[in-house]
Amino acid sequence: MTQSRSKYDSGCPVAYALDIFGDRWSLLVIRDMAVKGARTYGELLAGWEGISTNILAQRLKQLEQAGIITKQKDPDSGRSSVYELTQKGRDLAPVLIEIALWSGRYNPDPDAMTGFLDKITADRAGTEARIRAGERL
Amino acid sequence: MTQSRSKYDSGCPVAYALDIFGDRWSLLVIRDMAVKGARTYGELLAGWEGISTNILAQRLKQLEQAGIITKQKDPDSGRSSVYELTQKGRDLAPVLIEIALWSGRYNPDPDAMTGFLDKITADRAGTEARIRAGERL
DNA sequence: TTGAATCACTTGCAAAATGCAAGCAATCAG
DNA sequence: CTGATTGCTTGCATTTTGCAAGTGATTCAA
Repeated sequence: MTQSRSKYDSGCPVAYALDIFGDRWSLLVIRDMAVKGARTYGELLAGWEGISTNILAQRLKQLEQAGIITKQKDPDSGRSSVYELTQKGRDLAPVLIEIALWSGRYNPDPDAMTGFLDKITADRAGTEARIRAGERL
Repeated sequence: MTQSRSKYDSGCPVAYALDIFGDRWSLLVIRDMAVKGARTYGELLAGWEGISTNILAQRLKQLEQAGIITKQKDPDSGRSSVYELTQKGRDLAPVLIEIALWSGRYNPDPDAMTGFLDKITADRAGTEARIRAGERL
C-alpha cells in the first residue's frame, strides 16, 4: 500500500516537492527561517509580506508534519515556542538560492531588496553551506 | 512610480519569483514544457497530475504575461497553438533541478517517477544546458 | 498579588481561488 | 455535409484564503 501523499502527488519529484511547499506562503516561511533566522511565531508573523495568523499556524503544522521544521518549547520562556528548520528544511537552501538568482536576473524592479541576493552573489557556496549547517547568515 | 507587481511583492527576490510561479500549477506547467517538451494545450492538459482546463488557460495567460512562455499559431494547423518557453522560462532549469534533487533525497516513495531525476543525476550540467538551450531531453 | 501586556494561537465569516462538467466556435478529415 | 478534434469559456459547487476579533496561558510591572 504505497499511499500517495495527496491527490496531486503523481510520483514526479517536482510534484512531491510542490506538494509540500507549492503554495503562496510555505517557501516564504522557510526563507524567513533560513535567511532571516526567524524562530518564533511572532517573528514569522512580522515577516516582509504579512501572512495572516491563521494561515501561518496552518502552514507551520503542515511543515512540521512534512518534516521541514520542528517545534519546541522555549526553555527560557513558558509562553513562546521555538521553531527550527530540520536538515530536510535547510537542504532547501539551493532551491532558495536558485530562485533568488533567477529573480535577480529578471526582476526589473530596482528597489528589490537584495540582501540575500548580494550574499549569494558574493559567496554562493559559503552561503549555502551556512544555511545547511543552520548557521546565521 | 515603482508600482509593485502584486499585493504580495515585498521586494524580496524569492517573493518576486513566487509571485510568478508560487502556486500549485505554474511550475508543473513549466516542468511539462521544459522536461517533457509539451507544446500544445492538449499536451499540457494530459499532464501527469490532471490540471483542470480553465485553470490551465488562466495559468498560460499569466505565464505569457510574465514573459515565461510565448504563444503562436501553429503554421501547419489552424486549430492548434504552440506554446514555447522563453529564455526567462528556460532559465528556471536550475530551480527545477534543485527541487528534483531535493525530492530525490527526501521522497520515501520508491515508486517515484525518476526519469528527470536520473538525467540530472547522470549529467546535471548537460541537462541544465539542454533545457536552457530549448533542446529536447 | 493583581491587573495589564504579550505570545501563540483559534474562530467566524466574507472573498477569492479552484475543480468539475458542460458548452461552444473554429478547423479539418472523410 | 458530418462528425471528430482542438482550444478554450462558462456556470456553479467546493475549497482555500484573508481579515478581524477573541481566547487562554504566561509573564511582568506596580
